[in-house]
Amino acid sequence: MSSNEKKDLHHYDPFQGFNRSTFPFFDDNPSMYNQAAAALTAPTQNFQGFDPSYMSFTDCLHGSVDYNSFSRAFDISCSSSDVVSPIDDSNCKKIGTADNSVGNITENPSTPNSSVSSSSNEGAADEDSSKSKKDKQPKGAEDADDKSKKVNKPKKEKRQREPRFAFLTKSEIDHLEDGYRWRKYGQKAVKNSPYPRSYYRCTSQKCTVKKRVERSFQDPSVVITTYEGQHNHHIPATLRGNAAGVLSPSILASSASMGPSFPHEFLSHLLPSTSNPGGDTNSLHYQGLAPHQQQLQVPDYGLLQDLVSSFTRQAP
DNA sequence: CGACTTTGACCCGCGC
DNA sequence: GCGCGGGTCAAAGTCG
Repeated sequence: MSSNEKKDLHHYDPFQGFNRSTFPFFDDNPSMYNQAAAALTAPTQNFQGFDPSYMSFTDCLHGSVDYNSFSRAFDISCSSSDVVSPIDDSNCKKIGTADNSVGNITENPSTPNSSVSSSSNEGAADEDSSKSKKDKQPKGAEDADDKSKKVNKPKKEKRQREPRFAFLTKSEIDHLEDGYRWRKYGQKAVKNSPYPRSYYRCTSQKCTVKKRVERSFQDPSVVITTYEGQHNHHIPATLRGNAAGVLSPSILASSASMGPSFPHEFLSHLLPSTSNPGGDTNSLHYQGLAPHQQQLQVPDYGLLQDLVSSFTRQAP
């Protein structure tokens, strides 16, 4: 009965089958996704001998962590998120089709310095969007022209994407308040998922940051928010609610110019130590969040470990 | 009236 | 070359 199945999905009890409900999530990375999915259904297992109950997240990841660099690198808020995964879509998809393995989780190597990516990245994003707008304006009437215009693009250089970072958030609300203002510009049905994916763009002028929000079909209580790009402005002062108060000061204080940062920095920034100095590392609680957004749980350490080590390995 | 959402159509890249 | 899926656009609708 398909209707029943659907019903089940919507009435899914996230705590029924497992204890840990949040995991590193790699968009466009099937194997990682499967791993996470597997973890979702493999409740109390300890991965790779880690004992999640006793090992703190910080312990797990500790190393040279510069929190400032994180906040520099991500002018995004991570108020209600627990795990973040850098996603290099351009690499995963374009360079690495061959590369479906977990190993393709790479720190975006091109972003920081290559002129192609940094200048054309934002530029491309900007130009591209404005260009495509123009291209699209004359619909129908100038079909032929339209085509030639499209071919006319400066170069057929592959569209570069900003590095992406996915947050998994246990929340009933799809679009979580994160301090910035977003405008929804699209929604698509996701293949193999009953839940649609929504596309948002930062409403601030000249800010090209986008985010995608979707619900995990494995665990409908988990919202997957994928950020693309970095804000070049501060959080709007006039925000409804107290979203700004949710954010950690170091994040709020972050500046506008930055490049991607290593995931362990990112991860570390989200560790209980910043949000939950008390020490209960099994559940993350974020100040200022509504109760329904607070049900975050510690991600699977094994996966995280894998994650971090694969980054470390692949870092240039 | 401006800001925002909805939604169908379109574009593009990728795999077959 | 074709089909599919993800991503984006933009007109129309909604809301405050």
